[in-house]
Amino acid sequence: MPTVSSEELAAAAGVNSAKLRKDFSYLGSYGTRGVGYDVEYLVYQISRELGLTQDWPVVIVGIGNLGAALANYGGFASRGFRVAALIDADPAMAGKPVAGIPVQHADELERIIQDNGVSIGVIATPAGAAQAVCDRLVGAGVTSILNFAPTVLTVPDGVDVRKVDLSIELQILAFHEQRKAGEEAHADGAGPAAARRTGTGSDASADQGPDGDVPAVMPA
Amino acid sequence: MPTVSSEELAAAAGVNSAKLRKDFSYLGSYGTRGVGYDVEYLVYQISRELGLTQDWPVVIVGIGNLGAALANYGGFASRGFRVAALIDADPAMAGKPVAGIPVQHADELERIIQDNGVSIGVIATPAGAAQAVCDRLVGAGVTSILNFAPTVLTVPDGVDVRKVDLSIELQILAFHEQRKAGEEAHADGAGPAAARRTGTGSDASADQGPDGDVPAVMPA
DNA sequence: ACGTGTGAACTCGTTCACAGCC
DNA sequence: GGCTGTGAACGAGTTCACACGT
Repeated sequence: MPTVSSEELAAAAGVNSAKLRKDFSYLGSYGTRGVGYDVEYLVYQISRELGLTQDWPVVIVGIGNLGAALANYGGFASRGFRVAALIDADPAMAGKPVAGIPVQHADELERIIQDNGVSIGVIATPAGAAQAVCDRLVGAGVTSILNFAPTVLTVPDGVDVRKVDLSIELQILAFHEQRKAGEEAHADGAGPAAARRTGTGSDASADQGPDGDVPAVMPA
Repeated sequence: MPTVSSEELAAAAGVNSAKLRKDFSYLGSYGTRGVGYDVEYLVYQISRELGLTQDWPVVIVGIGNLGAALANYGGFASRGFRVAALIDADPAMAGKPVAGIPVQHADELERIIQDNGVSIGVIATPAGAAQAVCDRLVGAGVTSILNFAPTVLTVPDGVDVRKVDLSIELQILAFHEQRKAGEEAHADGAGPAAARRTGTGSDASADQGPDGDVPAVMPA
């Protein structure tokens, strides 16, 4: 299929076709009226706009379970990310290969960042070490930080931080789960295990993902 | 400090005080006019509404690096989650303790779910195994699934799925990073390492987190 | 006097609907 | 005829502003 219409894409993505067209229009006029969008060209343009065609060297600091999991994660390469280095404070880790990349000691942090022109750092250390690591990353020139440690980081202006809290997604599921259970039996003491499988609770939103559908506070 | 005003809370959270009051009002009228909100009472009411006061037994399937990282993650207990069991398909893992909990073989999955009244399952398996695990979890009575595998899962109505893609957060950082770099030098060939530290790029949004600020497509 | 709770005004993103081009 | 691109209509969610309770 060399070409695709906004209607088809919208159906596949589960959104309105007008919204899709309007969004695409911000990138420029890449469609052809009466025909649709050229798939290859469209993919390229979106990839470019999103930064997928660039090579982003990334360092991961803190090679515990989570750091190792990230180093092994396959999805990075296809999105333009390259794990430039793994860094850990434990001297015993130094030289040990994880996911085929040798772990380097934290002393080398500044040199590694500068040698590789790294602008994105991932923090997977314990909470206590996160701010210090963050400060060193920023000092060495990193301007974007992905933080897995359960701490809010303080950074100077111009540096982006995104915090990933693995338990927040669970929280959201539990919130919905609670609503499912409390649909009829509003007895407050009933544990979540009590009323499982509440028929066909047709949950309108079928999208899987962190955006949308976040449980702000809802009417009782 | 036994009591707090919406103004103080709003300042701390970085939001508008009216929005905060309106949100709270959906839970009921827990404030006192002329005084503010009783901190302890407010915390309890919000905790209850969010499901933090309940005990949510959770199983983690797939005890690789990521599964182990999740099992070790400290933030669960304080939010009402209890890791009821760790499950892996590898017989060699069976009985091995991870984070103090012995890993059980996948054969036991249905029994474990039912014995513990588990309604939330976490999938940290390779992509290839995810759908099969998901089907078994759902068959055993699980109605909420947190999926770390890079696959979109198909589930029956009434089951919630949330997909966590660890590379998407990096993607978002890279997107912003690209905009920082391209602010003046619009030369397309210039790598991301070229123009680091673009002065004081006053990034208005200071919030760290997956909600808000997601890069939909923006005007060129 | 102070701060909540909430109708009313407003803002911004989505959806409609159609003119314009292939 | 079909489908894009986009101004105009719409609506959800946020902010304003003030009446009311303490």
